[in-house]
Amino acid sequence: MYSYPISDRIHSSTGRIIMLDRALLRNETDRVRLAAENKGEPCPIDEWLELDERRRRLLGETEELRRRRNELSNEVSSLKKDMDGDQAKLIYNLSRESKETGRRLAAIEKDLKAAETRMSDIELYFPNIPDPDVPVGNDESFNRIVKSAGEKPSFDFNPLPHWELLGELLDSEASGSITGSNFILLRGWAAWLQRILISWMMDFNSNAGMEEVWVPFIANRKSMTSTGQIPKLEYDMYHIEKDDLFLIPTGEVPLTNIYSDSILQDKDLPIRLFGYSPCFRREAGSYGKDTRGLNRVHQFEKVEMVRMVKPENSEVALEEMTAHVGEMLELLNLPYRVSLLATGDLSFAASKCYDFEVWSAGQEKWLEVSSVSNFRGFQSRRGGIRYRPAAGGKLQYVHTLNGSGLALPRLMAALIENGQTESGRIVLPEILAERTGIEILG
RNA sequence: GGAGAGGUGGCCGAGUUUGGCUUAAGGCGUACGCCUGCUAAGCGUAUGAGAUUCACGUCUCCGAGGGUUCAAAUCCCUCCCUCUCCGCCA
Repeated sequence: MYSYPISDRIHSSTGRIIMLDRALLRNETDRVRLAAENKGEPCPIDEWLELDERRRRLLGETEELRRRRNELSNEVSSLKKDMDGDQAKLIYNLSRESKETGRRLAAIEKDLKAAETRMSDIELYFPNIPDPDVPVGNDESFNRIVKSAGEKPSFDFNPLPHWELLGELLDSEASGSITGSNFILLRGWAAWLQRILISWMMDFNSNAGMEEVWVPFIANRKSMTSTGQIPKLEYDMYHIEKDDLFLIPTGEVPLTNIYSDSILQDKDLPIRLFGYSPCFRREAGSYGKDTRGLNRVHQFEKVEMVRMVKPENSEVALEEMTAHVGEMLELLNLPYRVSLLATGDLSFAASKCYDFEVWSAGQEKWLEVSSVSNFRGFQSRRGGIRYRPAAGGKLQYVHTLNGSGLALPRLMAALIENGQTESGRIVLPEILAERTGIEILG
């Protein structure tokens, strides 16, 4: 038996936060169980089923008592209207029964509430269900490479890793004394290159018709729960205890939560957003692995894209976003490959995800620079993001997607390593050279 | 940080003084229909969400939580958020 902490500080103005459809939990228990198993997540379905039954029983009882109490109150009300003296006793008796009903009600409601709270807490721990075409496997070795593009550069000298090429422009002594290890401080042309890249990516996304958004870089507990960082990744985030706020680990959090607890109109969809943000990750437990240079750091810069679409359109949207990211990498002239993540590598909230890795010639390594995911109704359920279908009928949860376009430090690493000359200077890709009028750095 | 004003359905907005036909008025929007030889306008009808139930139905929801009461959008307490002004400050 696992223990699932009580999340008493989470509220939703549209009701309790729920995750998978309750009907799904009830009726397709095996599917839910299998999904969790394939993702390597615990699955508290048995306890949930018990609570569900208990809740429904208690709910029936409270409703009957409430109905009776309403009835009694209405009788009192109508008697009082033309009171003639004889009725005082009658009113007294009705009041007594009503009061007694209230007492019984309170007792049952207490149990009901306990069951509901526990249920909602547990529901936060069910991972999203992978799409049927996601490879089943418990780690990244089961990922399937679905695309490779571009040529790895060849050199007639021994190419260096980016940290050697950057030299003192990557001033870890300074960032270390300002903050601590694995934070970046860039100087000179390295800082310049980062700024140019952000600005180019922003323009590229803007020209693709997305709406540009500038977001807060700190988010509250409820937002973090909606997008799925809490509860699983709570301790991978930087937390501001005094205000119970978190530094965002990805721009996905603010961008997706823009529409929390909203009802969108059919004509508003699809919503296509992008925005810049720094991303903060504690990376607890990852020391010693890939930590040199820009490969793994606690704060990195990213331009993030978020889409909200009708459920029937999310699969196409995922492919479109994937193509868009590929286009960016091609324009930057970076060799890349795309992997369809296996169940065990798929994040808690995602139902399907493509990872983009670029080739970094100095380290001779593939570096992940983007991750494009479909969350289907997982985040919109948690966050309460619905829309009214034009055809009428019940409100529907939108499907949410997001993708990096793109994440910076590793992109920088690859550009620097792939563009290096024997003398240690850096040739910029054409698209950036045209934009800035600068062809070579260093 | 201080003072004030607020938070009601997809949106706007009445209701809070005086608790009870509030089953939340009215408007906008939306859908359908009528009328108009196009459009606009006009007229009519419908239209909150959620839970539960085979169904009829029942119950819940007026920022969140608690309290008073036979009965709470309405009274009391705590908290959250938004706006305006002041203070501080990049």
